[in-house]
Amino acid sequence: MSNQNSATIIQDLWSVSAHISKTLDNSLSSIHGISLTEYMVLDRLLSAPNQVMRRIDLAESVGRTASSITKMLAPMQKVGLVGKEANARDARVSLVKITEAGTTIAKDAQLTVEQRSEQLLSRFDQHQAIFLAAALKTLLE
Amino acid sequence: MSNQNSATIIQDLWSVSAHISKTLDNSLSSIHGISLTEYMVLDRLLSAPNQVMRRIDLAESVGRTASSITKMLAPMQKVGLVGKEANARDARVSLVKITEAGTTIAKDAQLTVEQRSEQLLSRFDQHQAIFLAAALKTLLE
DNA sequence: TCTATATACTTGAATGGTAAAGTAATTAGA
DNA sequence: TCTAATTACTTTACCATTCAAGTATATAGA
Repeated sequence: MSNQNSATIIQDLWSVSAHISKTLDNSLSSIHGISLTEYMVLDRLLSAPNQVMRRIDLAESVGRTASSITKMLAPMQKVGLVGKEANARDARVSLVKITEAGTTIAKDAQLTVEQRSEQLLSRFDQHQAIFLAAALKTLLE
Repeated sequence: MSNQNSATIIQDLWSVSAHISKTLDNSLSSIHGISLTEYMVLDRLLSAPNQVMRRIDLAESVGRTASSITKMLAPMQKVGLVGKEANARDARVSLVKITEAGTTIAKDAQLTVEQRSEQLLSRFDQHQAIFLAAALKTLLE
């Protein structure tokens, strides 16, 4: 594999991802009134045990800093998508819990993300999709 | 292909790309003192006919707005990586030309991008790389 | 030729992110 | 049991980017 090819693949990967982010962000904000990052937060909370997570784990999980999570959670809490809970054993941690309203929005948003994702991948057949999925998993290890 | 899988693939694509951006940006800024976006600008200019481009085409090419290009080009010009030229036929356009200093840095930076890209893709064999390249091209159409 | 519209760019306000420093609570070690 | 180091979080100052509005030039059509 030549140098040139590697750089081109990486470049294309980046372009594809930029396009995807824009597409999803537009859909989510126009349909559900949440940003892509907010969606990711809600999505993680939905699948967390008891629908509760520490802010730090949330940050790690969506690829942001703790600082970023602190800031974005404030308005989400104000609007009632998430709530705050204390941890009995460790007074430093502030647990984030998704609310009922948040759950409803998150589940609806999951549907549109799934639809958009299918559209984005619609050019692939089953076999190609499986290969792509495997390739991405490899890159994530 | 199930809904779940599509959303997961898209999610992984995004994660991979975020990791790549961070890796490249770190290398470029520590080794060459330029950001990833600045690199992209210089890279496009290198391969442009006569090493000159209109700001609008530059923006389109690196996936940013014209406004963003205006702002990021100011310091690059101050530092002497790029220069400004007028277009004889159209007084609205302001052409961007890469300087000699810019060319040197850009070519060096290309080498490190190629190295890092190879590292990032090192888990793949020739066949897998070709498949991935093709898959990405498909998604870009 | 005049006028309307489109194009290329710049500017200013707002957004969303980071890094670094600060605070409070926890844990580990002499 | 003190003390030092670590962890979880917040705050501040900053940076990159966008959108919307503004300016200047070019083009198209009556």
